Amino acid sequence: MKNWDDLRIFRAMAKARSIRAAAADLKTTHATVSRRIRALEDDLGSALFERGKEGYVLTAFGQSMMDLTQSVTAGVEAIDRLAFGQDGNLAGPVRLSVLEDLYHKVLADPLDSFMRDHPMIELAIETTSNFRDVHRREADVIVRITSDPPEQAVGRKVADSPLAAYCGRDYFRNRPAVDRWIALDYPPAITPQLNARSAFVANSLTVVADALRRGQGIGLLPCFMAEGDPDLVRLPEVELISDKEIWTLTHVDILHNPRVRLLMDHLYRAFADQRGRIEGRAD
Amino acid sequence: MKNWDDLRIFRAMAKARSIRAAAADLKTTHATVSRRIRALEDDLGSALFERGKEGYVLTAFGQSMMDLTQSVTAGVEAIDRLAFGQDGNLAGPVRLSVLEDLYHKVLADPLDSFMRDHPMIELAIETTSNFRDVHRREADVIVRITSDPPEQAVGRKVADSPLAAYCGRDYFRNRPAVDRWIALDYPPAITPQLNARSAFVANSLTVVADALRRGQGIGLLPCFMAEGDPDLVRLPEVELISDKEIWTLTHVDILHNPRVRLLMDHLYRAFADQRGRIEGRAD
DNA sequence: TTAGAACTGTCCAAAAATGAAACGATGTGG
DNA sequence: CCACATCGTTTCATTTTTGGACAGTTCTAA
Repeated sequence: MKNWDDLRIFRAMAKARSIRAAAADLKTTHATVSRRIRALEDDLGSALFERGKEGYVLTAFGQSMMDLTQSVTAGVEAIDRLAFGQDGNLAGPVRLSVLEDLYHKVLADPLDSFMRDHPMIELAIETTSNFRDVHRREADVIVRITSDPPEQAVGRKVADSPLAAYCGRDYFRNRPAVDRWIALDYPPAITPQLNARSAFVANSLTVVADALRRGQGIGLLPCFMAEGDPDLVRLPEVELISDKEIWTLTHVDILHNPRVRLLMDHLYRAFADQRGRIEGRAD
Repeated sequence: MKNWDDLRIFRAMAKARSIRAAAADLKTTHATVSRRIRALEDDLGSALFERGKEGYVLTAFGQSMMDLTQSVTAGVEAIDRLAFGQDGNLAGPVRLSVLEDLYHKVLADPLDSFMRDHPMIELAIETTSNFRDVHRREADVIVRITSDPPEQAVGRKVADSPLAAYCGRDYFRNRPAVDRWIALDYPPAITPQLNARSAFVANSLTVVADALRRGQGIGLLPCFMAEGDPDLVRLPEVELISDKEIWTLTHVDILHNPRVRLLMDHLYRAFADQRGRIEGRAD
């Protein structure tokens, strides 16, 4: 193979299934991707993609190629982790992936102070609704809300994240005989035994919380979302519902990077400080 | 990692331990290698080599890197084999690796006719004294003289390669009471029971054969080297000595490439035709 | 049917990588 | 001690690659 770097382009292309999308992934232009793919096909002597009207689709050969690039990619990722873990510098980048809502409710202030304490660290916060994979080095540190214990990663469980039932303050004062139920479409969908009829469903914690604050009805939220919110009242007759756990994770290869270390420790403290509220125990 | 291709340069560099030697391997210039290595180190953030007076030596980090590049290299090699095996074209390249002496004595004529029969195949013959590894795709087809059965490769044993004792014609006519012994420094060093004293040692079959032809003494040679040579006489009192085997090998991934197929078949026929001579059985 | 969006391929100027040569440092043999 | 060879780095002109713009196509929705 003339140029190993073409495998990087090939993989992006096979995943994105379009030249433009792959180019965006690779932070380059579609012209370049088009040329590199063509060059790779010339080099290998066979077509990797079928140029149909459906866009680019892997040929059988391309599919086999894709399988074989797995070990290449795994190797490169291991190298990236090694290099990052080897980096003993305090100055430099570190990337954190965290759920948007958890960032706003729990981590915004601690991370603000983290950046003040360590101005030479370039913290990149990526808030997502999905979860990133620490193994692929898409992020260095991940705060994950999960029900499964983590597989490949290292780190700690920093809190439980139980659910409780909440409603707006005004709603609580004039509570109807039959409650309006704001359902959180959240796996697994949990419904406590209440005298209520469903009013609406949302898959976003923010949307549910907002509806509750507006007095739309009652609904479940993770405690970290609602505890301490002046506009929300917890229904005393509903017990805490055990749900997921919050883990702070990284990869063993980069655990000794001082920036990762510092960030992990800071996150541990931040969660320890707020654990009562997150777990719905203290006020 | 910004550019996966730098791993290719890194590996060549780590093996060659000198910028110029790596550049020769990579068929580029030392200036480029120097720059690419520096770029890779910048990208990874750590030094890969120690620039001592001894030349370039891997740092501990570089050593770890080298280990991790194994899976990358294995993947790329598998891809190369896949692409080559996939190639159904009759026109194109195929590379054969064969021991220099075996080429001259056994394969020169058959390969000449092979190229005449298939002018669209670009046959690259690489004669070496060492052995190439078919697994690494340094060659597509290998004719190997070995005592171990092959591990990863596929192919056939095409002949035994026993040793016999020879001398020059003139020497045979006026044979001294105590023979002069031309030793072949060939693992394992074999010495038959003869009334002889050692005259000289060479590690090259060609040199031993030449010495024998000049009447320097008697010595062992593989039959393929000596049988049919008008200037050499086989000593009738010395039995054939079983030694190594001759195998024609390729990799399973590229076995179905038509050029490989054709070449393999041609080699099988060539060895079948000359098997008697090679094994010292017929005249 | 047409307007518009999304896509790929191609052209050309700009940017980046490369090879050749010059340079300085180091080691070697006479 | 000097002449000479070897090696890695740097410089500069050249080649190659890239990014942006334009053109042509297909698909969708009005």
